[in-house]
Amino acid sequence: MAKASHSRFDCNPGCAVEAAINLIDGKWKSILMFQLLSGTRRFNELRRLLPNCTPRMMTNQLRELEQDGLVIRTVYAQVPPKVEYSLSPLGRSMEPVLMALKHWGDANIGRYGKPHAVQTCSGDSRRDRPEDSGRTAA
Amino acid sequence: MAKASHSRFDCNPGCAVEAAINLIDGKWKSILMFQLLSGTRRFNELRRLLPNCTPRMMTNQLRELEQDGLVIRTVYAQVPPKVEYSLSPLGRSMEPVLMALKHWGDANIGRYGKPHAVQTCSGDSRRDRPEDSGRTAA
DNA sequence: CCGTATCCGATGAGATACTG
DNA sequence: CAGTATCTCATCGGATACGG
Repeated sequence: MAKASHSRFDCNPGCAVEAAINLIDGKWKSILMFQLLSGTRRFNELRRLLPNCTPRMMTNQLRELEQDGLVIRTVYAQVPPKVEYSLSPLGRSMEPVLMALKHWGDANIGRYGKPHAVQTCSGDSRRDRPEDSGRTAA
Repeated sequence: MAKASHSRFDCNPGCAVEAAINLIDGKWKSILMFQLLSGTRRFNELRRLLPNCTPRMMTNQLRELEQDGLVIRTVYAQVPPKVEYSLSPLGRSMEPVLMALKHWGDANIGRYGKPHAVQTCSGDSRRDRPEDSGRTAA
């Protein structure tokens, strides 16, 4: 029974919404997942993609996503270390949500202003990272 | 594979996602908006719909949504007071996002367990509420 | 390269009581 | 009915430094 009913819910109608949003609630989770939609990423790749996210938060958010079964962490026991993050099937099933968010943002950014707390861009003008270490693709 | 194969973005691909999620980020915002999808609600109606949300938080979240232009607050200068909340057109444009969340939740609740922090239902068993507010018409 | 540990300030969010 | 006020604790999240 995929859908209980369009009018009937086990508890509150907002229940499912809450459960879903709780998973991507967190300062970086949705962005992380969005980035992972396009493929597997390494830790430092993600860091470059989200310049404002400290390693601590990066690890934190990634681990929670992993615990929630949305992200898969693959560790290669090698030197130098290599860790890859990718979306699990469950994580990928979030794609409609993520794309809906993306689509909404694309359609509305800059059109309505950002009244109270909407800062755009994961990497703002806080600090510029001219260059980071080269690519050590294994 | 290319990092940005979707189309072009102002800054980071996650930018739009971030902007969007920032608006519904907050413990109750998405649920509130979801409830408002089905129509205008009064303050205490919403309270009944989200039993776990204290009046303080309710006001807080509602006000932020209002400031962000997603929700419209209508005050009737009457006795007893009457205040109605409804979605603005902008708020309603969030419908795809909210429905995507809802749909995901419906499809996945109870199927994968809730590893670390997923509590379902706005009204959980945090505090025993012996008195179930049935249909107590005001 | 991929993280961890620690410190610490900012904010979130619950309880409770009061008001026009 | 529809909120406010205050107090407090918990958590989030940033900075920085270090480790395998």
